Amino acid sequence: MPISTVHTAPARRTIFHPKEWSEFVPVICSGWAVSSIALPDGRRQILAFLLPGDAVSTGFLFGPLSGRHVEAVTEVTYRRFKRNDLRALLFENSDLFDRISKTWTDERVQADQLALDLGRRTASERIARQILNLAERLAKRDMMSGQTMEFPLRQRHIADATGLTPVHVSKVLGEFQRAHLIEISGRSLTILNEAELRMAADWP
Amino acid sequence: MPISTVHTAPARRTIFHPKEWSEFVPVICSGWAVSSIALPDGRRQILAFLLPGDAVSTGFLFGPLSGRHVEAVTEVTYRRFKRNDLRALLFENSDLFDRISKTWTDERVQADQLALDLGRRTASERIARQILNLAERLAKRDMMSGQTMEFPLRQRHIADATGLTPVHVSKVLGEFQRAHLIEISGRSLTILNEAELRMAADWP
DNA sequence: CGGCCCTTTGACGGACGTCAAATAGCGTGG
DNA sequence: CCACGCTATTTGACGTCCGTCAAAGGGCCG
Repeated sequence: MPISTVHTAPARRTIFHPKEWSEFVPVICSGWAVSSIALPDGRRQILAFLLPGDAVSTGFLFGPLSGRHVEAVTEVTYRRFKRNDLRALLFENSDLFDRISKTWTDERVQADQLALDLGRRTASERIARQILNLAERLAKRDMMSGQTMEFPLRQRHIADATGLTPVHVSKVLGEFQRAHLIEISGRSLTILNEAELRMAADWP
Repeated sequence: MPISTVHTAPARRTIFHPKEWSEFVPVICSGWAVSSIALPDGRRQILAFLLPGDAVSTGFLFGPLSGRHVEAVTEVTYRRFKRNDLRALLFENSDLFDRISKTWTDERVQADQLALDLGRRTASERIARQILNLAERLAKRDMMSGQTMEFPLRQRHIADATGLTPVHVSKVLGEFQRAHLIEISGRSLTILNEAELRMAADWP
């Protein structure tokens, strides 16, 4: 049964259009993508960075979740699962149902934390948290070499994820580097002083 | 089968503790409540105002969603449904399942909008949107008399919902009133100029 | 009546945004 | 391989939105 097809998108290509009514739910296989929502005047909020293995949102299982934009950051390969196929699987297989509902509550917790970050945290905290968050997620996927990660994000991405401007992101990242918390060179980022970075992030 | 019990909480009382691991999911019957998440240092973000008929979150169906605080604004009556009873109902009744999954995607859209508001909108936009949003939800419940609604929220609530300070909320509400967009008196709020208020809110 | 919380107001400060210019990367094509 | 042009990053000066602090009412309940 062909329940999925594989696609490739180059960097910066749109994978899923905000107005698209699709019966497919996309899942990232390789590369980095970004899920966002935008206003007519151009203001944009990134809701999540998508890494290999991530689905856009479990919400996609039940409806098209219009308004969301999904875009490749690096070259990306992804699969498109038919919504109805997945729903059928869900009802046949109660183990799978449990895994999905777990993902669902995790996603809700993430959304709550995002609101808390955007509403109540300072610029430095938000940026430091994004870095630590990505490091943690990459580590789970065996995509960290020591404290170093591939870091394909433009500062514009970080700005849109944290509700800041690219200029201010540049200033904060500059401070972090001058304080030897992190080092960014080329397209990779190294955490030099994890303890201090966690302090800056007000991390648990 | 006793699947729910009714409780009453006076204003300001906690209905659901952030550390509580509960097998119950609360649903508001009357009054206003607030669902929030907080940092150790006291910063707080309100995630939703709960009106009669609202459950705290569909996420509660599948796990305890730790970290959330639910608190009465006015005197509140609510029911506590057993999680397992609800889950059982869900599997027996596929119509109910569809309704719940609809609620889930709605909730996801709300969460996305909250992030967009907090990350990318100005103070005035955020406050105007909260007012319009509440008016719309109250209208669906037949709880508006014309353009006037009961408005039990303290400015502290609005501040925590919009990521602002109570002082700044007071200033913006003052401007709105001097511009005759709204009028607040006692515990009720009237929308005087809906068109202008929608403009201020950058509303669709 | 008295205390407590809420709201309002004003002066001031700071975090972050805007604007602009200089520099550095990076992909493309000659 | 170099030249070119675009986009990203950095930096500084300056502006503004919103926060902080403080004081003065106002409303509500014991």
